[in-house]
Amino acid sequence: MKNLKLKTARVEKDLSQEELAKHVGVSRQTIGLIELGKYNPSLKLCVAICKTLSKTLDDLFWEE
Amino acid sequence: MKNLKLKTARVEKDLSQEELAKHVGVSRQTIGLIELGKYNPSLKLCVAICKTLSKTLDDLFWEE
DNA sequence: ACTTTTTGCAATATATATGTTGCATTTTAA
DNA sequence: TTAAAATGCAACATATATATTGCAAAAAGT
Repeated sequence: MKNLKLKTARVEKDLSQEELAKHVGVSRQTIGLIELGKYNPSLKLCVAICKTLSKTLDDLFWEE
Repeated sequence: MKNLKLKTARVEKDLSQEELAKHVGVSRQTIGLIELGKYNPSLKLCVAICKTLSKTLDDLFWEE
């Protein structure tokens, strides 16, 4: 399933996938695939994304 | 760094590393290494552990 | 309309999470 | 204080997250 919460938080910060990717030290494709729900990212990467977007794990990666 | 919150939550539920591992479908070693802070687990595994232990991602995997 | 930026997709390569087995050590229980 | 259970550790094998490149399509800006 797509991660719409992540995409929304990224757009709220006015960042492109590529900019977010650079901030957290991964490739643009990795961010794109996480937003599309086609990847199972590592905890470290999730935390890095959260900190860049000023969110917590529950905010962006917890379902239900 | 060790994940003491995870270990504490597991012991609170009276589960051994092996029992938790079976519940979430990984090996005992994987659970042990996560508790020791020597692994960077996948988001899916983190969520499975949280649900088994009745916790959220922020409860067990968010620092500071 | 046209240009630029952003995003999706596919193929191949690499790093690392995870599995498996076996054994040593510590902890728990009798 | 001894046996059993739980945990740590190490080596090797496998699956998959992630990188890289290039191109196509869509979105945004002018």
